[in-house]
Amino acid sequence: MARTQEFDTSKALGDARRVFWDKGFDATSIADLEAATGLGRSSIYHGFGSKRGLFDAVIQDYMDTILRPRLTLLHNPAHPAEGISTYLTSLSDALEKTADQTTNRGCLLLNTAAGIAGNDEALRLLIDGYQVELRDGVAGALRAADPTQTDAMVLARARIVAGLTMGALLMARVNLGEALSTLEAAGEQAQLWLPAGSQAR
Amino acid sequence: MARTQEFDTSKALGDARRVFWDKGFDATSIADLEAATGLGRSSIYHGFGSKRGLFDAVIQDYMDTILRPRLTLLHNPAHPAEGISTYLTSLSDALEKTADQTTNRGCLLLNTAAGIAGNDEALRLLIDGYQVELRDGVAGALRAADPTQTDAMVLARARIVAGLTMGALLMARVNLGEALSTLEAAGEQAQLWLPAGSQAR
DNA sequence: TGCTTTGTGTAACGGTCATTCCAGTATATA
DNA sequence: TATATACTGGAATGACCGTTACACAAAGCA
Repeated sequence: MARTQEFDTSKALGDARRVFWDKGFDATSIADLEAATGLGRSSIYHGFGSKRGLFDAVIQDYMDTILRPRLTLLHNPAHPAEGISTYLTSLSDALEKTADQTTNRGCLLLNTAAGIAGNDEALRLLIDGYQVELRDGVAGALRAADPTQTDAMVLARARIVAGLTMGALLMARVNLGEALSTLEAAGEQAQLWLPAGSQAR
Repeated sequence: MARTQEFDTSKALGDARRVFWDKGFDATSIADLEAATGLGRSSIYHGFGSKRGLFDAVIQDYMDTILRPRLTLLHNPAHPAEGISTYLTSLSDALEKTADQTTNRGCLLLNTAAGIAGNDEALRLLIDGYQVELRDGVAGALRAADPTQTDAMVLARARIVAGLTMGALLMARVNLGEALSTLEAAGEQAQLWLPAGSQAR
């Protein structure tokens, strides 16, 4: 039918992600995106419609390839008590892996929440939805590890883990060590909620 | 010696704060600031040097008039056990006060943290310093309420309260109710750390 | 009252931004 | 092979950005 696309879409999304993650949406220019992806403006606009279209595609890709896979760690059928600690250490590892670069990135989605999300209903709902997924994932892990907890207790504890996760990811942009320590404190607190004898690790 | 300034500096800082808080630094234009403050460009540049100079002044003013005063709530000599819950409810009240409006959600400083690129070392240090103040303030309150805790225990618990505070403030921009519930969960968890009989409230 | 100094208003500047246009290129199908 | 179709390169566009230049206005001091 026609000419074939020369660039690899998922590679381009990964390259663009890096720039948006470092600089944020506003501070990223089309020229930055051209340089990072190797694409020309034409290809960017043909493929994604606009800067915002590319950003939305990047966010979607980020959720699919990074956030969601990590959420599944919370659900560990064989060893229910280990879900939360596995999740938290996975997060710590990911944060440390970006530590060698000059910028600490935290979480692309949460950085976005602090920026444009307030004035952008669609983005707000997206981020809120993810927060619910995270919190409920933690709640499921808590429930599986100790079915005797009341619903209210599970919810309050899930909020603590999810809230600390977000606090740590935000702080990672400013002080990586403190962020890692916060995740560690979250893990230790979660251990205390496990019934004796089922402690992870 | 010369002509007197016609505008009230602290009013101007408050007006500018509202815009920066709502839209973030990048997305705020000089025209926005003119409209919000009622000042002309000349006065802005004469008084603050640049857009960034005004922003820095706004941040300084924000810390002096909002953040620091609230931090003092953590230190309650008469009733040490009440410091943390007083602080958290003060925060909740402040968040709820913005419930009707869509703007000014969360914390100006933490929103800034998510937005800064790696090159702004000064801003990074400022935000990190505040985080330390918050965490150590909580640690002081915990220690005062129960001097029998080990240092490691105090630090870990302080990280939990401070981390949850940041997580809630970030989330406030996206889901206010969830943010308030997170603060509540933080308060309840802190209650459990108090020695029996000294429970606040 | 004149003079100096500082604050304000207006207009313009160069630069950068996201976006568009158009000509040219490659390819799958007919 | 011919052709319709989709992709790409490069230049141009108009809008908006932060900042500056300059003329004028007000107020303290002589």
